[in-house]
Amino acid sequence: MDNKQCNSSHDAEVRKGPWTMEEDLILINYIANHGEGVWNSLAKAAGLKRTGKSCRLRWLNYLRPDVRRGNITPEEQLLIMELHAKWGNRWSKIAKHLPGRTDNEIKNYWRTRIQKHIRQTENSHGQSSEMMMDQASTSHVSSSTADPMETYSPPSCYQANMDQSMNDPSALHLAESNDNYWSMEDLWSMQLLNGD
DNA sequence: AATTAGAGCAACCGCTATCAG
DNA sequence: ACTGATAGCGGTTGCTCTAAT
Repeated sequence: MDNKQCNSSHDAEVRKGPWTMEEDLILINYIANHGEGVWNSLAKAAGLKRTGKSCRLRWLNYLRPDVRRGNITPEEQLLIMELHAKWGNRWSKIAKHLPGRTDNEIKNYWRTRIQKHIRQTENSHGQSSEMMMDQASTSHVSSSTADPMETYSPPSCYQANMDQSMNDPSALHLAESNDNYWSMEDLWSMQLLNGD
């Protein structure tokens, strides 16, 4: 098959790394016909040389028909901030309140965008918001003492940015770099065409 | 035009919780 | 009650793309 798995004899059967379009189609087709099940046996039954874990992750984070990607709205951002202040890094819990969003996406979003904003604010203000960050991220939350939003409010520059983006969503440089993979519509239409 | 640095994101890893036998 | 298998979660890594120099 391909290069990256042909070395050791015993994991020769297990593929790792990015999923190919073919694999995606196989998984979509299989689940469309048989439904989700025990992931390990699903992987085998579908003929995928992937672990059940990998199949599950791929399905949940990318292939599910109801999954939404990119374009996190200002409302969603706010919600993420609020819930994160409340619950800390309980990504799956937070994701449950954002229909169509996955824990992985929210987690990545938080780490890349929001943490960056916080860090920038910290630098520009010379404040030790790192402590605040730590509290927010490790906090399950020290909510005992105060309202979480009190101890952790979005940095002002971030809020300004959000206000701005409320009026002009394009002001948010939200990644629309979805071009490097095939669209879900593509996959699902192909699935429907191929589906048996 | 080539190189480097940084950002963004998909996927893997390791751990814990839950369930079935 | 115990044990093994599986699912789920959060953290981390590594690849790719883009912007800056």
